[in-house]
Amino acid sequence: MGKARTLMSMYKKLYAHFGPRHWWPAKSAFEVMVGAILTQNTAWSNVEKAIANLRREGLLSQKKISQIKTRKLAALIRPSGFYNEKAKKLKELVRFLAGFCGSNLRKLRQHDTAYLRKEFLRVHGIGPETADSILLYALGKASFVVDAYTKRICMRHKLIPEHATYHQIQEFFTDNLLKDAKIFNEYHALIVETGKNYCKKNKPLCKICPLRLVKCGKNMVYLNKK
DNA sequence: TGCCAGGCCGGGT
DNA sequence: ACCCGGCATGGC
Repeated sequence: MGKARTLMSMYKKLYAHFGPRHWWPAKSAFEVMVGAILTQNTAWSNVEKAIANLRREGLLSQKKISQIKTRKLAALIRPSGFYNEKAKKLKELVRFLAGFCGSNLRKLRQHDTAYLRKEFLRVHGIGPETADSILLYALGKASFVVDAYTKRICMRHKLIPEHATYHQIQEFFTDNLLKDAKIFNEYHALIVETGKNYCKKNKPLCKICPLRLVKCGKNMVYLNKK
């Protein structure tokens, strides 16, 4: 089967199983950006606690984040882990937004996707996945998000080479799917749902995965095994 | 009780 | 261009 058909087949099976995910779980574009940074190598349940703290204190805005002391910010986002690093990253994010678009996200949205991505990548704390998450889920741009689940699921199903880079995996999807933000949005959300339930690190749960995405036989690949 | 979670950075080859 | 240690909490 061609790669495009494989990817659409996967998508349809996942969608049929899980239904629409309604991503990203946030109440504003800025909250998406905050969540994208806080969830770096961190369980979302921990991010929720951190965001709840910020909301409770009325600090979930660009202006408030820019005004608050890094020290205090770190204390509030403590549950999300790496809190000292992430506090700096949130500060860098709002500093970038202020300088780049006067903190106006509607204006930010008007720029070309590739240009925006390059600019976001210059910000300390924003790497490929975070940049794509922001582009897709905060700004509605058709930028496919590749995360650990995406890589693991694709590798276990032998859809990509073992040492595929972020860029290669992203290309695999974008070259074989309609370049549509709605599809990219739903697809990544479905992959995360699949990963959380059936494709965890060092756990060969694939065989009990009810989705039967593609053949997943005896040659199980374990990722990131130390 | 150790392993894992929706990465990224900086310094080293 | 890779490779690796560091960053840290909370759930199972």
